Amino acid sequence: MDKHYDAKAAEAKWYPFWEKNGCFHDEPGEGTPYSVVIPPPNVTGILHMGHALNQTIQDILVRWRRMQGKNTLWLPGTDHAGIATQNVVEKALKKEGKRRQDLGREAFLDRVWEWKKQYGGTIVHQQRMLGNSTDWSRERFTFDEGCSKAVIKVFKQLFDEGLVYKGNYIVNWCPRCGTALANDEVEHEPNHGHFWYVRYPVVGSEKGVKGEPYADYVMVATTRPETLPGDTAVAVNPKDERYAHLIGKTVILPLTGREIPVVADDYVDREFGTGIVKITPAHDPNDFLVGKRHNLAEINIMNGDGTMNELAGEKYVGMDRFKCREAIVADLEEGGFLDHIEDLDNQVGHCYRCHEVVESRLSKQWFVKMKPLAEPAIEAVRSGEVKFVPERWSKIYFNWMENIQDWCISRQLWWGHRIPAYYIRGNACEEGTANSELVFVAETKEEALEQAKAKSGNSALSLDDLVQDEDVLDTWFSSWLWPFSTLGWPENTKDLDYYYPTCDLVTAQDIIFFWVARMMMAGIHFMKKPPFKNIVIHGIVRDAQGRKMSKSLGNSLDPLELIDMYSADALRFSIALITSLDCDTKVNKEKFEIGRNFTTKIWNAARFLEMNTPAEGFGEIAGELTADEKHILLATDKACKKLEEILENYRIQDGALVVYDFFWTQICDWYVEYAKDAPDKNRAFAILRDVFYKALKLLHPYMPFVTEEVAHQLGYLKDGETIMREKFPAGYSEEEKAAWGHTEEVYDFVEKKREAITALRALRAEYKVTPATFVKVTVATDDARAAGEVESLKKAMRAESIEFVPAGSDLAMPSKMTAFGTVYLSLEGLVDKAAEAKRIAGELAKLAGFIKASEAKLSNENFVSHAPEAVVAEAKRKLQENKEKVAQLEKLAKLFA
RNA sequence: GGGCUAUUAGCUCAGUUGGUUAGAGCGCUUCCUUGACAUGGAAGAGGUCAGUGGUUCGAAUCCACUAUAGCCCACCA
Repeated sequence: MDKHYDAKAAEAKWYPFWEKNGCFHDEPGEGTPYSVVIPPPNVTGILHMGHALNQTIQDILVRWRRMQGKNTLWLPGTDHAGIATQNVVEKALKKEGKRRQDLGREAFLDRVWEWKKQYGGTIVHQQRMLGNSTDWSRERFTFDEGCSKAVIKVFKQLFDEGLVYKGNYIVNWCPRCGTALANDEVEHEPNHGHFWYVRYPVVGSEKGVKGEPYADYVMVATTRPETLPGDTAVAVNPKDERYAHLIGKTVILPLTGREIPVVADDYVDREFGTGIVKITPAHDPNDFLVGKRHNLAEINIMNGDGTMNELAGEKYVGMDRFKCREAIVADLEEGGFLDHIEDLDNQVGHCYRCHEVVESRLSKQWFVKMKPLAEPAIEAVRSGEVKFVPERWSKIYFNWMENIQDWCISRQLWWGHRIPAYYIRGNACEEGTANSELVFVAETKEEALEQAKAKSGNSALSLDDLVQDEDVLDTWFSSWLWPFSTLGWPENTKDLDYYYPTCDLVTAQDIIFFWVARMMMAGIHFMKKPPFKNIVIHGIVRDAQGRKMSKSLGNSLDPLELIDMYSADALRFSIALITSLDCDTKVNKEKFEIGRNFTTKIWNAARFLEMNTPAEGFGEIAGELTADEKHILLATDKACKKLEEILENYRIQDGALVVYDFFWTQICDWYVEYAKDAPDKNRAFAILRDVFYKALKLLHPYMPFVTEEVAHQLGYLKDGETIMREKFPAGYSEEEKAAWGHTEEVYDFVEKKREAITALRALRAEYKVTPATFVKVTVATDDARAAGEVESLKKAMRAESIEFVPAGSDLAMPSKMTAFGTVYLSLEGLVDKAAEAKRIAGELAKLAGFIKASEAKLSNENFVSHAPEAVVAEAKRKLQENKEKVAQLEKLAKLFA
C-alpha cells in the first residue's frame, strides 16, 4: 500500500464502478423495502452545504439499510424551479438584448429546455462527488413527461372535486418576476419606514388654501402614500367614540377630489396611528377584506411591473411605485394635505427568489382549498402513523396545518406546467371568472372541446375556438406529488406498488410547510396512504457566527472545495460527526480536518496490518485467547450492536462517535499496540484482520470510498466485488462467543488493566520520568488474573519489573488507585520535594471535601432507606476508597516533608 | 400577538427513563520522532451545567418563574 491515501483516485475509481455495476439499483422484489426519495434540488442549483448535510444523512441511512440486506431504493431527481430557472434564462436573453416576449412562448420554452440540457446536469454531477448511492437509472425531473402527466391529472381531479377554484383575489405579487407568489414565498423583513399623516377633508367643509390646514378633516396615517389614488374609503373602529360622528359621512380624497365614504370596521385598531385608516382594496389584503364587507370599489392603480397605470391619475402614469410615492408626498405637501411625517419601523415583504419588495395586487388566480386536505394529514401524524424525528416538529406541523390558508397555485410564468383549463375564445371566461360553467378542465385539449360542446350546446366548436389558460402552476404543485409521481403514478407500476409508501423523508426544517406538509396531503388524498413513515428533520448549516450561509454574505463553504481539499469521506464523516438533528449546525473549514485525519488513520492502520501480514496469510484463530484478544472481539461485538441501535433511532452523530471511538481508541490505540507484542502474534493478527474488516463495514455508510479501497487493498474483496453489498456486521453470534470463551468479566478486567496502565503513565508524567526510562512498578491487588498479565503490563508500562503485593499493602511510594489495584511507581530519580508537598496538600484538600460530602450523604437516613441498594453500596465503597487515598497521600507527604 | 427551541469547559456540542467526583472533539500546557500514522502518541489544566424558587433521600436532567439568544407563523394601516 502507498504511504499516502489518494482520495481523489479512489473516488474516481469507485463511484463509476458502483454506478456501472448497478450497485445502487434494486428491482422490486420480496420483503419490506427501504425506500427514500431525495428532496429534489433546483435544476439551476449548485451543491451547497445544506445539500451535503441532507444527502450525507440519507446516504448513511440508505447504505446501512442496503447492507442490512433490505431491498433499497434512493430515488434522485431535480426540480424544474419555475421562477429560478426562468430568471436564469431571461438573464441570458437580456445579454442578447432580448426579452422572453420577443421570442414568444414556444421559442422561449425551447430555449429553457436547451438550457436545461446543457446546464441542468451540474447538480446531479456534483451529487455524485458526495458519493450518494442514488439509483440514477430512476432519475426524475418534476417537469418530465411522467411528472407532468401526474400534475395534470391531479389538477383535474381537484377541480372536479371542487377543491380547485379560480378567484379574483388579492395576492402577493413580485413586480420583478411578474408573477403571483404564495404566502410562504414572501419573506417579511424589518424596515425603517415612515408614517405619513395626511388630511382628508370632510365634504362640506371650507376648503383651505395652499399651506393651510382644512377647517375640517380626518387625519389618516399611512405607510403607503402611493396607493392613495386607489382609496375607496376611510375606516374607523365602530367603538371609537372620537370618530363616531364621522361614520356615514363622506371625505374628499386628496389630489383626486374623489369623494369616498367613512366606514366603521372592527379591523381598525383604535390605538394605532390616528385610528383612521385609508382603505385601498386593490392593494392591501386587509383592505381587500374590508372592501368586501362594505361593498367598496376595487381600484387597481398599478401595472404588473410596479409602475402606475392610468387609474392612478394622469400625472403618475408610468411612474415607478417608489418614484410615485415621492411624487405624491410632494404633491400632498404642496396641496397642504400633509400634516407631518414620523419614522416607523415595520415589516415589508420581499420575494423569496429575487428579493424585490412584494406588492399586494388584485388579480385572478387559481387556488386550492387546503382545509379538507389538511385534516387527514393532521390525523396521520396525530395517530402516530407518520412520525416526526425529532418528535417536537409535529407541534409546529400541527400549528401550521390547523391555521392553513388556501394555496395560490397559479404563476404568471411560462416555465412550468401550464394550467389545463380552457375557455371559449372571446368568452368572458377567457379573462377567468370564478368557476364558470364555461371553464373546461381536461387532460387534453380534445377532451376540453368535448366538454365545451356539451356545456355550451354549440356542437360547431372546434379546437381553434378554445384557448388555454396562460398561467402555469406553482413549482410545489409538482413537487408535492414527488413520492408517487416519480414511481410512475398515475400508471400502476411495479415500482409504485412495491416502493410506495416510502420509509424516511429527510429534509431541513425550512421546507416543512412548502413541501413536507403538502406531500402529506397529496399522498393521502391521491394514494390513500401517507407518502412516508418517518419525517426526519435536520438543522440548517450555519457559519461560525451562526448566520445562515448565503451567497450575498459570502460566508458559504463550498462542499466541492472541501472534497477537493479533504476528500468526500472527510466531508461526510465530519458533517455527520458535528451534526445534531436537534439543532442547527455551525461549521467552519477547520472542522473538516477531523474527517481528513480519520481517513488518514484508517489508511495507516490498514498499512500496518498489511505490513504484518505474511504471504500465506494468517491461520485459524486457535488456542486459548488472551484477555486482550477476547476484549477486542467483545468490543467489536458491542460496537456493531450499538451502531445498529443508534441508527435505528436516526442518531447519525452518535453513530459517528461510536465508529470513531471503536476504530481509533479500541483498535488503534489499544489493540494494535497490544498486537505488536502479543505472545502469539499470528493469532493476535488473525483476530485483528477479522475485527478490522468488521470495522470497515461499520464505517462504510459514513465513509464509502476509503472503506471500499482499503477492503480491496487488504484482499478482503476480489476484483468486481464491493463492500456496498456485504452484510452489515451484527456482531458475533453466541456460538462464536462461546467458542472463544469470552465473558463480560474478561472485558471488564481488561478495562481495569488499561486503567492501571494509564495510571502508571500519569505517574511518570507527574514525576517527570521520561517514557524512555524503564521503571520498577508495584501493584497492590488480590486479583488472581493479574499474574497472567505480567508480560503485557511490562510492555505497556515500559517496566523493568512488576511486583504484585496484596491489596491494602501500604507502600511509601507515589501511587494511583485504580479498579485494577493500587499502582506504585518506584522513584529513582530526583523529585522537586516542595512542589510535590504542595500538590499533595491540594489533593488532600479536595479529597477532604468529597469525604465530608459522602459522609453526610451516608448518615442521611433518608438516603440510605430510599436509594437503591447498589447506589448506597457504591457510595460506601467510594468513601472507603477516598479514605484509603487520604491515608496513602499522608504517608507520601512525609516523604517530601 | 401566537407557537417552538436553546442557554453545560476558551470554541462546537454529547449527556438516553433523575443515581459514582458531568463527557467528547477542537484549542491550550508539558513531554515524546528508528519503521502504521506528527493528518501521530502520552499526560495535563479547564465547568458552582444562565439565574431564582419548587418537587425529591438525591436535579444538568422534572415543574414554575426570570434573564438572554434564536427560529417559525400571523401582522399595525
